[in-house]
Amino acid sequence: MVTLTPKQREIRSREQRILTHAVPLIRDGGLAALSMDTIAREMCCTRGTIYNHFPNKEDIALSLAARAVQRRLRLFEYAITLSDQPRERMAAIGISCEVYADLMADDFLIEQMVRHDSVWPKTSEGRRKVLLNCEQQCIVQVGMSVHEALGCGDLQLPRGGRVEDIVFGLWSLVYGGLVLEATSPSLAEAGIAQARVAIRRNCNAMLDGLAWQPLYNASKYSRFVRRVQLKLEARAKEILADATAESNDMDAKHVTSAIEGTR
Amino acid sequence: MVTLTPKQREIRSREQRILTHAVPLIRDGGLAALSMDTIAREMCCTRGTIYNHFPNKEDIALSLAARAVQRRLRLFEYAITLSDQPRERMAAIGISCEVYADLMADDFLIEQMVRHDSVWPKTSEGRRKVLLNCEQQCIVQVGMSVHEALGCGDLQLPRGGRVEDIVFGLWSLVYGGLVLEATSPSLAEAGIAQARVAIRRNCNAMLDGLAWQPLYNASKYSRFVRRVQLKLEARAKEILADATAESNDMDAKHVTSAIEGTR
DNA sequence: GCTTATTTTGACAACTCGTCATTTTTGACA
DNA sequence: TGTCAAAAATGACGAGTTGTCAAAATAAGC
Repeated sequence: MVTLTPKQREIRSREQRILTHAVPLIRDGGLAALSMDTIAREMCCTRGTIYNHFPNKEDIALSLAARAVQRRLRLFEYAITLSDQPRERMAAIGISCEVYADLMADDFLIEQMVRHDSVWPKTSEGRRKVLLNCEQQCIVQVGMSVHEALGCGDLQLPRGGRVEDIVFGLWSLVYGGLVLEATSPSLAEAGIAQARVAIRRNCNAMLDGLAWQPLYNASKYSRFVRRVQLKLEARAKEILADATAESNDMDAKHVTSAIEGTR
Repeated sequence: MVTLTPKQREIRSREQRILTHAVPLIRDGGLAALSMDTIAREMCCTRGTIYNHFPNKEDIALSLAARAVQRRLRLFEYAITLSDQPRERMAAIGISCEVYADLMADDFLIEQMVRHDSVWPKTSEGRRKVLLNCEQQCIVQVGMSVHEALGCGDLQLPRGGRVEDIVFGLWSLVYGGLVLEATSPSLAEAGIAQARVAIRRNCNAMLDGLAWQPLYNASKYSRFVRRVQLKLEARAKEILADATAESNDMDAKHVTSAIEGTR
């Protein structure tokens, strides 16, 4: 690889530093509170410098979202290694979503934000692609497990049923559930104290409804959950630590390199 | 009721007019594009006047969200009258959500926006309560149908299962599905062309998984959907027309009266 | 018609964004 | 080590926003 001049290294690391400084602003204050001015002040440079890296704040948010989805993907990739049985793999992916929402709460939040609010149209083509690609791969991970279940006979599609629809169903159930848990003040009042337990139970009900073998077995399932949860949490911390290193280090391979071409 | 002076009538109707002008701004531009300045200009008054009605733009958004949930509730209330059979009622509510997302798309969007973005803390206590109350009632509608199914033996709770969890499951599935459909560019690429069909199928799979009688029957179900869909769409148009009248009329009972106390 | 209460106004300070000519810094080369 | 072109950082700019508040305009009560 080409050696970088000190200046180039500084610039690369700054891109990461900008993102780092952006996170808390977004977390407690939303996109409205993400101000170029504030970031510049905190980083002891001027707004102009930041505009050398990102054309607007929406693009900063999108960059964060891309990083978030990349982390989520890494978690998914690990999750499917935790069992050979398709149905257990699905469960592992579900748990990894919970872990994601807990240990990477900022990422989860930012992923949601980027979709709404008309951020999308203001962002740069290239970064958008990075995000979409990653998201696509996440979906593929889930799809593969469904296909495997079909392959080994654990699952048979109903007449007119499609693999994609099952993926979509689990996705809706878990994503919807987690979003509601995170943003709906009515939940507790509606009597849903343990959203996580409910989400898992409902996923299982849906898969049982499709007659995906082996059917839900409470004790076996909860044993599995306990087992993978710890592993996934450990993995999540690894991924986060990795990213932290990245941000202080010269070569931020994942994000930066993918984006490089878009400027 | 007390007779209102012309001035008072003007003020009341203005509150509605502000909301009316706010909708298109939010729709295409998000909360960031909702500017007091713009509304004032469009309504030929000054910003100060608008601040007499709403303390900030977040509160305008919240007001819109409250109106949205009220409309949704009215749709729900109508939906449950469309069948005597609990499971069909659930289906009717599901379809009403689809109709809501289609014919009241702005409302659907605004409901989502209000949750994120840290709008919440900036809004006024009173208006928040209106919204939460309505939302609670929506949940109650669904819960009642589940209870009825339990009552007539169509459904039996699994060990440790709770009514609320079932409500939450359907809620997640439909809400999550509709949000993903509306905001996820990856959906089509993931092979989910007909999100609506998938959502319905998945709800049915979940209810079948809970052994909620009568189990899913494709032809009977699709006949029912066709039947209620038209009725719900008609009802939605009624509700919208009602609201339009409100906005031009002196007595905006629903929203205004509920909010009156909060100033 | 006069007076008091209410409502509207518009200028204010403070903030934001994105641009771009100008200044500063960098690093390659002599 | 000194020179100099190329690259990067700066900061002032215009145009936008928000929320406030004393002063002006208007409505209501009598």
